Amino acid sequence: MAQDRNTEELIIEAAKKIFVQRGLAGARMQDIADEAGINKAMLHYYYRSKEKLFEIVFNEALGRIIGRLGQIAIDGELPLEQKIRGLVESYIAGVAETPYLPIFVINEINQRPDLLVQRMQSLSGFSNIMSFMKDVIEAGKRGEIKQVSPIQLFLNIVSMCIFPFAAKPLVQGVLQLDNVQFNLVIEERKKLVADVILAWLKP
Amino acid sequence: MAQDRNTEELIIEAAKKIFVQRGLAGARMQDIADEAGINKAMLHYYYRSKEKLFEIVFNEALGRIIGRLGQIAIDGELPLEQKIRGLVESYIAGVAETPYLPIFVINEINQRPDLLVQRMQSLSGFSNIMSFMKDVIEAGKRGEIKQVSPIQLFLNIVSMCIFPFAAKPLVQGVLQLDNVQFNLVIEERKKLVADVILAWLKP
DNA sequence: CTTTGCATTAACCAAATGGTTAAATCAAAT
DNA sequence: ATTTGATTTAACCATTTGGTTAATGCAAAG
Repeated sequence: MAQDRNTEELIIEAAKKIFVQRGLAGARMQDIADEAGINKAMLHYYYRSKEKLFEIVFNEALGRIIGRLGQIAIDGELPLEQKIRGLVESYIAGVAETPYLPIFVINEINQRPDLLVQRMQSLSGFSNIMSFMKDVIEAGKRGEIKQVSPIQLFLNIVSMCIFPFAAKPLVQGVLQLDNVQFNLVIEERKKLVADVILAWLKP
Repeated sequence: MAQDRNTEELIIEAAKKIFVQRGLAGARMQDIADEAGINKAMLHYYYRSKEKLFEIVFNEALGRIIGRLGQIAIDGELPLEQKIRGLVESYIAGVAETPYLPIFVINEINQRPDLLVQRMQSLSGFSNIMSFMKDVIEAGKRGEIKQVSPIQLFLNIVSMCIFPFAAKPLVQGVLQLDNVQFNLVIEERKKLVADVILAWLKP
């Protein structure tokens, strides 16, 4: 079950699956080895410790979540409305590809905030977010949109995009939605979330 | 350090703190015992197993989160706008009292969705949520608000109220907010989130 | 064919962990 | 004072878990 592909990659793939599913504390090295179809000792041969392996998986996940946030300011030329519509749609679509990443990242950061602090500066999306906020302030001054706190705008967008995934089982339980219905709701949100934000921003 | 108060309560208090902080997999019985200032064996004397103790803590936390959601439909006489303003304010205030509960509950449900299914029916807030949804549909038909999916309305409110807490360290890291600034942002949201929702609902 | 160096495995280890037990302590009733 | 029942403790146990090691497999270079 393990011969074909590169062993290192096999391990990372397996580690991703197990860590994201169970978290650092809940993940077992044996389970990762089983998932990869190899011996447990191989994990330590290629990646020294559970911690090291976890850091690789976590940092990639964090980059994926925050990196996506960076998309918030691309397409600098478009009017803010188009920018927001495009952002929401692509962000929801992006998160939907790996719906369990947000809760994994959020939870691990919650237990060890230092995981974030280390990587903050080096993450690409960061400066884009700042320039987006400046855009919002400028547009507000020009009267194109209502004057709002860019931080709150940012929080509102991210909340409505990510939370339904982070709380997916809770949402499905409370609202009695099967997977098909849940996906329909998500699909509808790609437009709807932007509608909500833009209605609020109307001057 | 343990004599004064009821031992059972001391244990529950300690278990709450440790479980909410580290999750089921990350919590150690010894840590709970230390936190309560008692012997580890006492945990098993009063509550048979880690699982049993966890269930008590988790169910109370779940009730607190979902129970609050039930507030969504109280004050049945008020107009929908007042209802929503009151709901958002009290919900954010409620979550702010125990900001780490959402991520705890969400994360544990994520790893064991059965935890939710068991308790769903018996949770009080549930029927209130349903009746709130009917109210929304009625108000939409009467033209008091725009006709929107009550599920989406519900998701939007809950997302904007809960997510900032669930992702608190991530939010603080990305937006460079210290605790004081974070609390100010939250305070501002008690009104702002309702503004966003009501702007969207305007017919 | 032999050597060399990486890859892989099985067996093993020490520490941690959830749980148990038998003895001791304590408070109230007799 | 003694008995009785619940409470508390220290020592112990079996299993799990992250990690190590020594031996083996194996493919390419000599």
